[in-house]
Amino acid sequence: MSKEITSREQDYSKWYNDLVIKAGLADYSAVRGCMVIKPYGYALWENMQAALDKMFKDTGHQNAYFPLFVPKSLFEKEEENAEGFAKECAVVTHYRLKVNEEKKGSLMVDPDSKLEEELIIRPTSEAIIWSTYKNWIQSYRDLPLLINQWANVVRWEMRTRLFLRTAEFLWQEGHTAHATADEAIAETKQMLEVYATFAEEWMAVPVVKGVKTPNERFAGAVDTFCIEALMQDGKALQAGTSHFLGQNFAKAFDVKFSDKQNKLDYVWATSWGVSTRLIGALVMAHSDDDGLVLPPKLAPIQVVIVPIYKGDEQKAAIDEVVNKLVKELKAADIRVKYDDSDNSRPGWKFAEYELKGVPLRIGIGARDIANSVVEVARRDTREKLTLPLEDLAINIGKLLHTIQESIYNKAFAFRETHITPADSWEEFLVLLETKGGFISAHWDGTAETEEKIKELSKATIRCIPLNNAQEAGACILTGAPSEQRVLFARAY
RNA sequence: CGGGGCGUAGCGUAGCCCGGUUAUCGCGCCUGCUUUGGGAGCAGGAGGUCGCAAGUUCGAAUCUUGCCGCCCCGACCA
Repeated sequence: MSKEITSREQDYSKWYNDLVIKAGLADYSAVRGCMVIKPYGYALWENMQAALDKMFKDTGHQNAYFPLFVPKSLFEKEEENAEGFAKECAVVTHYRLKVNEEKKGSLMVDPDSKLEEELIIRPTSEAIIWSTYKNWIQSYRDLPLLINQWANVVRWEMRTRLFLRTAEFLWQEGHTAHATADEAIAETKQMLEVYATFAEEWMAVPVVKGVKTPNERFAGAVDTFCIEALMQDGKALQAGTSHFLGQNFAKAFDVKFSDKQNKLDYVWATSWGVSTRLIGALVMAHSDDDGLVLPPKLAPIQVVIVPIYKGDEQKAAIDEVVNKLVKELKAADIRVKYDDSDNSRPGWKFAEYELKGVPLRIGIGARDIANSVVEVARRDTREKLTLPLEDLAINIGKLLHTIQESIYNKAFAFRETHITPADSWEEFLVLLETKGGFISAHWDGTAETEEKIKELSKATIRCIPLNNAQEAGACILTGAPSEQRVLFARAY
């Protein structure tokens, strides 16, 4: 019908775009490279935010908000960071428009409003935050400083994709300051764990935790840890990063504290973030050719109830049963929608909620009421079962739990069968072309080889997994000795 | 920035090569009736600066030139 979705097999990236648009997650906007997040997509983001925010608070963090604009002089203080982002920064140079006298009805930049100093629109907030932390930190008693902010950032990407890479996106960025390196490293790893837990338990997306190579490291970081997810097309997606920043920013912004012995030292820093890109990960990890498949824990609507009736009398009888059921479900903290709109018929609604990835659908008609049952349909497996009205809320709760586990297990099984060892360059290339996924291979540890492999195969080193098994071997490309395998993949 | 594609109603499109009444069709929308267990049927109706601008012409969605925008592929990407 009008909502045909391109199949994954036919064109995976078109399938993705179709889903995002047709399921109502987002829309293209009048601004190149920017998208509108629609209510359904935003509801998904709010659910992610709520879960993450609680995890941040539970680990001792507080939220704050810092400015969108970063004066250029501050931005450039941490040199590596500044250079890393320089190519993708939007810059504000003027603060006023005026009427264009030469062309009626149009405005022009007022040349008299040139700023003394340009303002960078934050691509990330280390600079503005560390210039502030300087004033907040004097003593070890001020540490650790554990702050997170929910914000938008702008990175002027050449090529964009809905949710996966847009010029402006929403994210959270944690910025912490510590008295010791060990403590900062512990924080970095703790937040990586938080992200991994969120991805696996809430999004039902299994991830590999690892360390980035120097090449792939965040500009200005000493170490970048990441979680890497695998999409259904065999491409990897970086789903979150946590950075140990050492004393780089403290030195750049002169942030020192007195320790217990009244000795001055620079503080140790971390930063960590996840973005609306996670929505893209969610879509690509679970969905099928009929639409989204959302994990119950994040789905804006967990259960939709569709009435099937002839005439007002039947409708009234159904309403009575459903209203009671809705109350029970809500009491059990289940997000339920009763769609009794008369605009569309049941069949249309079935397809629509499947497109939107609602985990469970309850169908209820006169026949069911007579038998005190309902029809329950699972989005993930397409199974339909008949359940008694009695104790339905309890059973629905259990089913939602089952679905959450089931889609995780499915994604996990896919991931496990798509980590493939390769021991020769030929094998490496064939695997990339035919199977995709992560390829576990030896690497000689040099940036040159990493670059060369990327150039020849389009695959990058996604990470060196944490607690990686040490194993002597020979580099896949150069044959030079190697102590461990690393994970390669083509990536988003 | 290079290569490709597209721009006609809210969405998807035909017409364009070869200029000529009132711009095609489907979905959606509005009204009414019948319907409702997998994207309903019938009848009636509303909705258009044919991306923008200039040009050629008696006449331009159609031809010419310029511009704008978006999508896809590549280069780029904590």
